[in-house]
Amino acid sequence: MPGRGRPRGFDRDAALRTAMRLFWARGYEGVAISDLTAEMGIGTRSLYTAFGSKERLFREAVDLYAALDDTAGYCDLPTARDTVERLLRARAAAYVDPATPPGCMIVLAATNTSQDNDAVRDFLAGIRARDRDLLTTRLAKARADGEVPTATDPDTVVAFYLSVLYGLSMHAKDGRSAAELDAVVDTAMAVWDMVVG
Amino acid sequence: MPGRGRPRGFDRDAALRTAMRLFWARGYEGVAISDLTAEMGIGTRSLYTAFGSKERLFREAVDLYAALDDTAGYCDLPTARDTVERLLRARAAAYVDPATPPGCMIVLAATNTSQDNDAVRDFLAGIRARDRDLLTTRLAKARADGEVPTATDPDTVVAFYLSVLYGLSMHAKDGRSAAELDAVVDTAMAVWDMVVG
DNA sequence: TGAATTGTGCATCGAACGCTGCTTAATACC
DNA sequence: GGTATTAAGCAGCGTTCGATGCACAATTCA
Repeated sequence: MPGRGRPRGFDRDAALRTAMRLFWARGYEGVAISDLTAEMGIGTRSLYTAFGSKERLFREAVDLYAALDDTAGYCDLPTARDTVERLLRARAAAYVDPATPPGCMIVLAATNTSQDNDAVRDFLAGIRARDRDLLTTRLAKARADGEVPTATDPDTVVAFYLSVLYGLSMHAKDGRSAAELDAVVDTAMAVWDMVVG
Repeated sequence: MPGRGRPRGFDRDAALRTAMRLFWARGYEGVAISDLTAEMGIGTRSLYTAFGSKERLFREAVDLYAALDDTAGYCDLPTARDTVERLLRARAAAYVDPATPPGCMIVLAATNTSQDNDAVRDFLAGIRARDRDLLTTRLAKARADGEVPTATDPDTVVAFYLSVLYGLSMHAKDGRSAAELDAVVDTAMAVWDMVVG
């Protein structure tokens, strides 16, 4: 249902997916407006009319990315172990999916920014912090449920598994294979009992 | 011993350390020449006379960084376990050292670059690959020595511990404490026997 | 002392950056 | 049909990017 004025001459969702792919591959500052318009096949003016600014487009692209594989969903699984294992396996598979850029956009797209773009860096850091909190809460619940020992420190367990997860992004970026990432996840999950114990 | 012409009016080593600190904190593209000259307290022309170009300055800064904590040194320790543990503990401590920027320069300083700077990205990736090879060779030696089972896959062990190490950089960048990073290393080392077995 | 050599300050280069004013085109509402 | 509203094309904004030409300063060597 188009609005009142002249209808948009391009597919906004497709353009947003293109932006997500570019930002995912090159990071926020690694992608220029000219790169975006070239890949989208639209003019500068259309991009700004549709998305407002580079930063707002990036935030929309990140929101789309985050919605592809929401962390909160994994927290509903019956055990914390399931949550962590499913999360790691799904993400590892996504990181090396040849249909999308390697690694995690939220981890990699704004690790090194100029001071002008600290807000963008903090935006991604905020998402990481939120996901971290979700997992910590899930681990605390597991402890309350008796799934893991009362001596378990949720913060440490989460920090350990997030380290592995973050590291997988770098491995993917460095071109490691799906088999290698799976082996890392296998290893990480094989030691679960010892980590939580 | 100065050369023939006019002597340099600033401390080249100090300027290089300043560049290292800036690139470490902000990444290659996150630091502008104007940032460098401002922090170094020199003019643009002096920077270019002394270092050639931004990329050559960056490479020198990375070489300096790498020399601070050389991976090869850890490989001479008596066991592969020592190698990995010392590496993780030393790096974790360095990543959260308040005297230097958080995280690892080689991991973080060029994760997202524009296409123009792929050479810089590949330069850091090459260092990561070299360190990875050193560790894999060390693990293979440990297997030959009987330190770890013959069934051990050096690639998998190295991939696992490098994942943890890479992840520590992101944790440091996100402001986690030394205690939290230490706890991750404690966990990672506590499961060594299971990982190699 | 004069020549050769090297570093510095100044001014600026061309290119790319993110972004926008203005005009025209295309639609919905009345 | 007339008007309001939104989108697209064109041209260009001011700024910053990395990098440099040139004149001058400061040193060594003959």
